[in-house]
Amino acid sequence: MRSYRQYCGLARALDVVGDRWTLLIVRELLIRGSASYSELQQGLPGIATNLLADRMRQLERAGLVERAESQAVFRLTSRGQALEDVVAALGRWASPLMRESAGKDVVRGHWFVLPMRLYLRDRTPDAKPATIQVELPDQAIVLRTAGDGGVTSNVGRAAAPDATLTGAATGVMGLLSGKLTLRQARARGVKLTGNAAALQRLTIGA
Amino acid sequence: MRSYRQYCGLARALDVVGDRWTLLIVRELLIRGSASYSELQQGLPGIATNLLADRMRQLERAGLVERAESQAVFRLTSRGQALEDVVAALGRWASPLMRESAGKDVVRGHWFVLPMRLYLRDRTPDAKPATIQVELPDQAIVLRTAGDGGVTSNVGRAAAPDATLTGAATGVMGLLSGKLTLRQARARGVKLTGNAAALQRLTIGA
DNA sequence: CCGGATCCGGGTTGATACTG
DNA sequence: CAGTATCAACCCGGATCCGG
Repeated sequence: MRSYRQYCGLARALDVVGDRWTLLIVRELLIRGSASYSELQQGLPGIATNLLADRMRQLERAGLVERAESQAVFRLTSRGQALEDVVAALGRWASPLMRESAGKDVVRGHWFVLPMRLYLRDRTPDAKPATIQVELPDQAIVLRTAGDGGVTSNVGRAAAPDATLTGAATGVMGLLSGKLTLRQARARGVKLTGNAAALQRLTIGA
Repeated sequence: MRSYRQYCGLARALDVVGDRWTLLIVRELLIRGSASYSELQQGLPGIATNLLADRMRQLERAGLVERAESQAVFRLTSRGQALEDVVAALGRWASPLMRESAGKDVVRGHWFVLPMRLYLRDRTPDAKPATIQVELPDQAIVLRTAGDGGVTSNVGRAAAPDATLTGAATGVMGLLSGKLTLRQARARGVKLTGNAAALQRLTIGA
């Protein structure tokens, strides 16, 4: 993108991350930690391959992204990770927009990792840490109580989760957010195995 | 802009505010409260007139901007004002980028209103409220202690300020942020009249 | 002068085909 | 798998024009 050429923080930030697709690429790396070119493409339905290549070059030059040891794998630098606050602010602002259902929009299970990170809280941080495995149709996610009242959220599978939640994203998210009871969630095809108490520790926070 | 068509909060937020110029228009309205078409043009050097008209229509349709009684004046709706958190997050992230000086970038005094709002704190919130008039070369700004430890910042002039600070943006900002002493700021052309104690209440906060 | 609308050249994006 | 090459369509910036 052309620079705005304004001595203003917002304008300079947008000079770096204001291009189409750029913040969505950052989202993918925030979710996954690191990702290969084709993993990025998978998580960014609709992006043209030349644009992805372009953007990765720009992000690398800007110092937000670097290549991991395995060269063909990208990851955020600390400067890039600092964008999590920006992505979180946009995500919070967007939450009213998510009440309108997916409609024809593409859905990818791993996109729910960031909202979970942002909104889930642990009611009993002093209790023994708990791990919950979430199995969405196309993605496995691990939730872990962090000990400080927060909950970490990442793609992947845990060795011995305290509980496992299986189902479609809307049902699982409804249950986790407290908008659905376990009974209602089950009616929407959500299955819970393991220790239900681990689930009840979780709540929606600021 | 074309929609990303992704059921993801970030993507839906960017569908609304991800267009070029859109967030800078929001910045202008956050700073000024309300503004006419030509005031917006003045605060957005480089924007093409057709783009500004386009963007204002989009923002109005999206419910972020409305016209004031005087029809020809725009202002943010509450939904639009809620973007202040997003703009603040981007501004914080950009602060390392502002260490590189303006160079050939355009500077407008009123752009400093938002950083002041974001960073300035009142050391003695229980003392009697204080008002400081800032006179930048092209813009007058009023700082007022808010009573809760914060400081409000707006364009305009106060009736009877406790102190007045006159000079170039860099010098004034350096003094307010504590990076320059009064002595150093004076050497850079900053002039202080009135009660210097009002100034010493201010400090840089989180 | 204000608040735009219109037109045009150039740059960016998106879709697809292709390559080491 | 990880991109490059190509090309049409679209968007942006700048200039000009116009009605109140």
